Amino acid sequence: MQIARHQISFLQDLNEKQFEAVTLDSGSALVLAGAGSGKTRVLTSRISWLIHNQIVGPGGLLAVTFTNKAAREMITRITAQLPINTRGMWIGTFHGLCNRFLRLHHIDANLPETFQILDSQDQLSAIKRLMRSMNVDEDNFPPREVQYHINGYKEEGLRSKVIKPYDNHSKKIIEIYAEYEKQCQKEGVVDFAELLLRCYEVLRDNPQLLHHYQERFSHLLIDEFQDTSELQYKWIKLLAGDKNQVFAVGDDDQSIYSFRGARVGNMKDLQKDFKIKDVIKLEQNYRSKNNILNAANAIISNNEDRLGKNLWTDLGHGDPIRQYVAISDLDEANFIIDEVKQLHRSGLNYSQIAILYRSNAQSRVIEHAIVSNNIPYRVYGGLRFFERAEVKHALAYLRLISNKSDDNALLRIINFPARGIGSKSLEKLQDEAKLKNVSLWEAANASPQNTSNLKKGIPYFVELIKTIEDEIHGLTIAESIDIINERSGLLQHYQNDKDGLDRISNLQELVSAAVTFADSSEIDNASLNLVEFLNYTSLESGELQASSDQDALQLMTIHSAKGLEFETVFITGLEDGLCPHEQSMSEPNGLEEERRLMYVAVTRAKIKLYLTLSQSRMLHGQTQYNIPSRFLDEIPEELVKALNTAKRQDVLTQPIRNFMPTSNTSYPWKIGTNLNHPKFGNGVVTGYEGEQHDLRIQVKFSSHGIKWLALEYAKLTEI
DNA sequence: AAGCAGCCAATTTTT
DNA sequence: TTGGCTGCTT
Repeated sequence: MQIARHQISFLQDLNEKQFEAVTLDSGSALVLAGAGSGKTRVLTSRISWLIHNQIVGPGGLLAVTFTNKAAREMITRITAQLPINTRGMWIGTFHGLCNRFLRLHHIDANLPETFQILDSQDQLSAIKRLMRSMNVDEDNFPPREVQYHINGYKEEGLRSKVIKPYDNHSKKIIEIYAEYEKQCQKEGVVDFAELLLRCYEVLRDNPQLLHHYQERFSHLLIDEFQDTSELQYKWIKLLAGDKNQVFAVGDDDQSIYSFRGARVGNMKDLQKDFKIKDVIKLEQNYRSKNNILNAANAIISNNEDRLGKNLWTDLGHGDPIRQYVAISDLDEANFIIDEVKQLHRSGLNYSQIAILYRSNAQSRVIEHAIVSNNIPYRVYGGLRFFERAEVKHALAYLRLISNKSDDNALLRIINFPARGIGSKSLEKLQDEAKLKNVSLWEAANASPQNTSNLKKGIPYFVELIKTIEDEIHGLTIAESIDIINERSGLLQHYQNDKDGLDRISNLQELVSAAVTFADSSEIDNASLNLVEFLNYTSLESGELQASSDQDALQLMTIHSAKGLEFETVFITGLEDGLCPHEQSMSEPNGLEEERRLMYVAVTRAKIKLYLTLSQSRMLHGQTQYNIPSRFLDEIPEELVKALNTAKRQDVLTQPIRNFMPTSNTSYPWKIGTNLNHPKFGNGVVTGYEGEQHDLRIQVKFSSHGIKWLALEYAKLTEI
């Protein structure tokens, strides 16, 4: 097709490969989009292209992302490119779209129109409650593990009745899964994975419905395809049928979510299943200086199983990567803050600087250093707005009123704020409900009337809910929440609480959130509107509420940094055991995934990259000695500038257990020194025992664990 | 029924 | 070290 490129604004400045992807004529495509290669731009321009050329109408395409943020971003960009109304277009997250589908077809899905969504917390408490009623031993079957398995099965598209147990343990889990399915069905709630699975099953089992949607969506576009699960891929295949076009964008090197069901293999399967001959590779990077890219390329080239690509840039080499070896985690944090202060003085905004770490526990020391230096900062991760206990409490009142079978919601609030309903009366209530096979609400409602004037007990609770229900009838959601905050006693409870101020302001913020929601809603029906709002609070974590516009230093895990970019990036804690993380080693392909994580981290940086590590750090209340991350060795030396030479701590300044130095013994290496052993490889000195000729040295090896070696015989060399 | 001391475990996370 | 949970005391 001959294209007048210059006439269409959104095609201008696309590079050759991007242009090829955007204007692809027919057939399905897999776009291998490296970090910073303009992935989102290609995806949105593709949509604009399809609509602009009338290849498909806005209603005939479906675009899926993983996060609400990505979906919003996509909609914003399309709106900027085309004069169309994006409302009503099927652009959203997997969960958001499936939710929409299930609301439309709730009868086929065998769900109440007002079904509620359980977030992971809710799901866990539902599972715990179920397991207690089944008398399952929680030591043998930790609820978290059961939850993990149930979600795992669902992500694979498996129902309890089709799973074959392989031992007694798995048999029990499948049994719990089966009961859990029943319980959710009875209570009219669905968890996140259920949204997808139920949607998939409805389509699969209703040929007419499937046909309708297959006819409708001739173009399916998928973002972050490397993160799709087995079920998500099956869903896409089902909708695609044998003639619709799939346009998938992803990067196998940035697949870092296999622990939650992501299956990189979907990329190869897509090529095969959709007969894609040529993968379009976007390899020009518009983000990072070449030194940074070269380091990233070098690191990732150590992975075996790749589709293969090599990023390049014409942005110049830039500064060398800086490496700092700290003595302690505190020293590491102080170094970072000193550098940050200097960068800020030279004109860089705090918000353009990110400090990345592998696990959340590492942020504490850094935060401490930041606070004592009075630098504004923001930590990502942790509890989101709608996940906060007080917010969930207020919402639970609303949920119970909207769906009386929601036992989860009832249990959350029946005795919060405390109104004298303890475990005894609760147990009784649950037994009664089970006996009559009714919801907890019905059981509570059937109990005798509130005779006393005491603001206590189950009858009082029932009365309270009914009063609130009456009172909010016909009111807006915001007004309703306002009344709930007051009547439930939540506000009062937190007023008496010594650090309840934040919680009270969150309850008030929830009212504002409802106002904002109402302003953007198109639905007039009040009760459906309430359901929509409750969905919104489950599907949308509430990042919007938490953001402030202050210029702040950015702290986050490497995982949460994916998709973001910063002028300057500090990757911290680059030690074996932390990054790569010790626990990942026992997972299949664990090391490769950790390496991808490192790759993601490095490619976040635009101009400056710092790599920091420490010889010792406090973790789980104990001092640990780690050796430098093996990933550091994978970066070509000429790209890196060492900012210091490692200084060793005095062996005596760090007393460790079982180690009592004596005056007549000499210790050849200080604790924390890196050594090499011909058989065990690299390790770090962690202790000594014995004296003189019986002196034994304790070494922690990266691949062989902790060993005690007789110093006289062990062939150790310092590295 | 509620509050507190003691025990245990401890990546990564969006929806 | 921290947080979450259990079980004991008040």
